Amino acid sequence: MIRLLVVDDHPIVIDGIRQVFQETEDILMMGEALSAREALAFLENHPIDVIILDISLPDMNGMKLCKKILSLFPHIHIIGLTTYEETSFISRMIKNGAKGYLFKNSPKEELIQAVRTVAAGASYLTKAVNEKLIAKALNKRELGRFIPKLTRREAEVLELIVEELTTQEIADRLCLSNSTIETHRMHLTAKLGARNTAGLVKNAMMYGLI
Amino acid sequence: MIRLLVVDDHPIVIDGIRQVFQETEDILMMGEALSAREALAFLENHPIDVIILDISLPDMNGMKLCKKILSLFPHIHIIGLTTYEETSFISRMIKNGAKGYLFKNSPKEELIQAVRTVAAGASYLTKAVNEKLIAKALNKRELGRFIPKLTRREAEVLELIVEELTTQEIADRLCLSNSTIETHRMHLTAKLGARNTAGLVKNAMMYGLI
DNA sequence: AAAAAATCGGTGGTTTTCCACCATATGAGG
DNA sequence: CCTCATATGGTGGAAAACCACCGATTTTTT
Repeated sequence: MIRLLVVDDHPIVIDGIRQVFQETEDILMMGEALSAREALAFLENHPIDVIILDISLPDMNGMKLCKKILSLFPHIHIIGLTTYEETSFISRMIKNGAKGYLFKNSPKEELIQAVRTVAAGASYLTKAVNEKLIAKALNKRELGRFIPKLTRREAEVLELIVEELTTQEIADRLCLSNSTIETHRMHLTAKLGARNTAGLVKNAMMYGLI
Repeated sequence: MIRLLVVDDHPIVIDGIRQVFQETEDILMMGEALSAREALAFLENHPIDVIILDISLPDMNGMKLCKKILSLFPHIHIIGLTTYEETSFISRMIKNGAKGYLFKNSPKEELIQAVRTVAAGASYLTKAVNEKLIAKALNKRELGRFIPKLTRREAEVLELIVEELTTQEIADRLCLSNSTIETHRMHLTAKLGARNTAGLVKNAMMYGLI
């Protein structure tokens, strides 16, 4: 018997999922939570095997909550859940220990199979997620949004920026002038749609460029 | 009907896998290949849905072959296969487009489930692989293994830094002086073991603080 | 072959970050 | 009561980042 908890701030989503698991005999939806606080409170008092966890919650983002839950209850298996648009967080969610990933418009068969797979300790990534991740790895189109294509030099400079080198240090390392690195920097911030170094690094990591 | 090809230079492994799929009705093992060359030749003449691919082959390594096959036959789903020890290649294999990963000593139920899952376009990583990857991810924390504890204000400032606000803008937003934000900034860079804003953002994201 | 992008480089200046070295106040805990 | 961490604030200066506005090759794309 797999004991399931659903965490999502949209009651409609929760209802839909409950509907799905009323038909299954091996999976029992034990409860629901509309916020991170609620979820943590529930887990204090109820043993749970699998959690379906929305990425956007009112009080804490899904990544953080995922990490927190796993630090408190390491045996729990977490499946991330998002709408089709919020894909940039998937890899981070997985990094934080999520074992599965689904979109809110996934067919119910997928939901069931994902819960079963994850409960067995394996991981389950839905087809659409796979495609997104591959697109990312290939530095190609991410449906709706582009992953900026960097040139060799730009990628090189970016890597050194992330390694905390200053413009001057990068110039020395690559035997180029200060101005050249500055130019590349400008192009990078522009391509990644950032305002400054903070955004540059953030977006680079979100795009999986690091 | 799922058409399967097994690529492995050990005939014993191939025989074992054939045994497993003689019992399944929805999966048909169409052929076998003992080398990369053989595999590519086979694929020229036979339509295949799923490949179980050993990582170590005499003429080409599994990673390369995986990439090559996917470039020629993008619709094929590939499951990596290794002995328990060769785990270091898993992430690269996945990066190269493998959808699943199994160990040679996996129980036959896993084999079957993996093929079915992968054929549906989803990805399947066996429990042991998951554990290895997580262990790896945790080992990559070279910057000290404890997550620095931030104060409320620090966390707040950090979030705004990551949102690309400048010190001045943060001060305005929080109705504090410039100097105060600077102090918090210094504390943050120190706590996160960074040299500058780039490192601050990077480490914050690595620690999952964002 | 022409156009576009990438690579390299520069001047000159403004803004932001980084840092040292502080000071005050408050609240929690030994 | 005293210490420690937190939060707040300051001065002043050096270093780095940001930006505009350039020009000149080379490479890639069309």
